[in-house]
Amino acid sequence: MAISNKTTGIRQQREQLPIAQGKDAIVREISTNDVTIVLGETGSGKTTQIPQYLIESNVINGRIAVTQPRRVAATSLAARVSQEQGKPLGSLVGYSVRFDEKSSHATRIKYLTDGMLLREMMSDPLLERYSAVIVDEAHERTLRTDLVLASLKTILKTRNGDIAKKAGKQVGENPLKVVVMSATLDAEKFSLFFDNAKTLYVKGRQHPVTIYYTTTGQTDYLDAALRTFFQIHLDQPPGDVLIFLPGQEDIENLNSSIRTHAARLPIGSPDIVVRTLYASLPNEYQSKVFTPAPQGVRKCILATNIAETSITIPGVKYVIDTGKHKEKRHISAAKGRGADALLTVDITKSSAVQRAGRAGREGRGFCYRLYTEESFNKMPLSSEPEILRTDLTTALLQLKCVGQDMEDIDFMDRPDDVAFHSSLQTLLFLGALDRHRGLTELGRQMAAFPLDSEYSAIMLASISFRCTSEILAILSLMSASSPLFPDSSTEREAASEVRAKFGHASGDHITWLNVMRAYDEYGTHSADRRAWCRANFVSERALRDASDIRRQLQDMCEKVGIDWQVSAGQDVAPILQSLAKGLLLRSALLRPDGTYKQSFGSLEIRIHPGSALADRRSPAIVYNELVTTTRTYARGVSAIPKAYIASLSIPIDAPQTT
DNA sequence: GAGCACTGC
Repeated sequence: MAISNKTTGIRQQREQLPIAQGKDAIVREISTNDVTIVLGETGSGKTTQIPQYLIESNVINGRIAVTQPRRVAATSLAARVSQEQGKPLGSLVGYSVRFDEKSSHATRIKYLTDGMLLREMMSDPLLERYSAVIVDEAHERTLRTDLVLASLKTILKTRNGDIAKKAGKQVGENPLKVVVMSATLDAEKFSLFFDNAKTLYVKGRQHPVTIYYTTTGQTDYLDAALRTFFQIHLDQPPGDVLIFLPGQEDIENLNSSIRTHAARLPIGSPDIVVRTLYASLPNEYQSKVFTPAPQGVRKCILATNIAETSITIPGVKYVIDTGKHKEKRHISAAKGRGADALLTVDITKSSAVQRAGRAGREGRGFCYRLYTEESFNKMPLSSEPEILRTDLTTALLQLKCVGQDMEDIDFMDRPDDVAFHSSLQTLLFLGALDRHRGLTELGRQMAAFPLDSEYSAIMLASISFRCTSEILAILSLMSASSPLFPDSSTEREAASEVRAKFGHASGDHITWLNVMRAYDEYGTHSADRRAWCRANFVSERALRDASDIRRQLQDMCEKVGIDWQVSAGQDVAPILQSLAKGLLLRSALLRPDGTYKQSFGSLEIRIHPGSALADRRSPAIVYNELVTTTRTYARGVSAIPKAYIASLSIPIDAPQTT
């Protein structure tokens, strides 16, 4: 067959990428080293090209895994690379993300989320099905990226290093190549972690972006953003404007003030169309940001961090950066024992660079930073790695299952002993570990489910309480990425009135179950379901998400021989007993003044006013989470008999020093 | 009596 124009076009495009000039050097370095660090700016083509180079030059004869922090990245990269190879997606090039996989035995390059690679390690602890693992976007330092990096270091020792030699295996029998890819900030840390691994630099292709700073500090970033936007709009050439804001509330406020001001512009001024973008916005509204504005109209996009990495909007020439974002912070007590707060805080340098870069994707761009150059210089380089900020319980259990012990593992940044200890205590309490920190059979079963450890414990408890069907519905909603009852401040009273029919005296968990049951019975027609959700003030996204999760959990149950159809009927006691099994560390007891005190902690908490239990006094409760706003509130609350708490012996030791 | 940044299995 003659080479089509399309194929030659693609080849030309590949050859014109900045990385193409370095191809031979990259291939040579990777073939001679176990670990290679590639530092490449955005637009270099490293993620799409390097895997192809390794296959085309026969440096790698087996399979290559390329990890990504986000699902959309994994699927869209796979689509592009398989197109470049001129093969259908899922043959030579494939992907694997939760709920979706396109790969086959023929797949040589597989793009997958780092969470998916960790899952694969459960059945293949040395990742022997891969000859190379490429960890992309390593600079983001997500929890899962850090777990992958730490695991790879251990795996390398076994497959390539001393341990392989000692075992009498010929080194090189099935050696592993590791490539770590990162943006240019935080360079040598990866190299140091992998014993001074060779570092390659790849030029990017980004248009220049002019940065402007304010001369004085801004106290009101919304007002500053408003004024800056109209300055651009009235004085600067056409081009869309992207404004980074911390959250939905700011976005809505700025949206209305821009519209108000736009209406007062002199006749003859160009028109403005405002679009908003944040994760909890329904998809049909999110996709509106991609519609180009008509000729002569300027589009203004008000977005959260979602536009920093996850969603790329074409046509943006101007970026306004407020320098703020929201961050979940754990306050009071060890991780997982205290409360979380969502705070608006300053961004980091790498975040500021990333935001500015959004203006230079198609041509010369401009970034207006609503802070001084001095404050930029004072920003930390990048945010603290997630592994130092987050609860480690599930991560510890997963690593245990692949034969890696916390004590032996080398992390890029090692969490402190307090964090380890509280997670170990939780695992001990849930019965996943024994007193010698050994993995129990229960722990192994828990890790098999794609759920937080506490939720896995609930799931397994439901077998003996004979209510797995109900528990799967509840856990799926608890694991869904959006809340079932979104808080719409404008329709709060109407919403709570309509939702009351789902309410159950025992609390929120059974209330959610009632909603899921009603949704299940409603039918499968998507337009009907959407209307039903809207009429009942429940989140369709939460229910759709939960349905996907439940289906996955049902499949896993079938695989391991658990009958997920077992139902407790109308009896709620077994459901609450199962919940208590996993949530007892998140329980609290009523005090005479109507507030509650943690059973395993000292915080004074209140039931969140949006809860089904808000107006009741229950002697004992369990909750999903503690959030601190004006006060510390328990959300996702159910009343349990006080005896459940009293009767449990807690096998928790005092903290030990190691 | 109330305020949900962003990911992932």
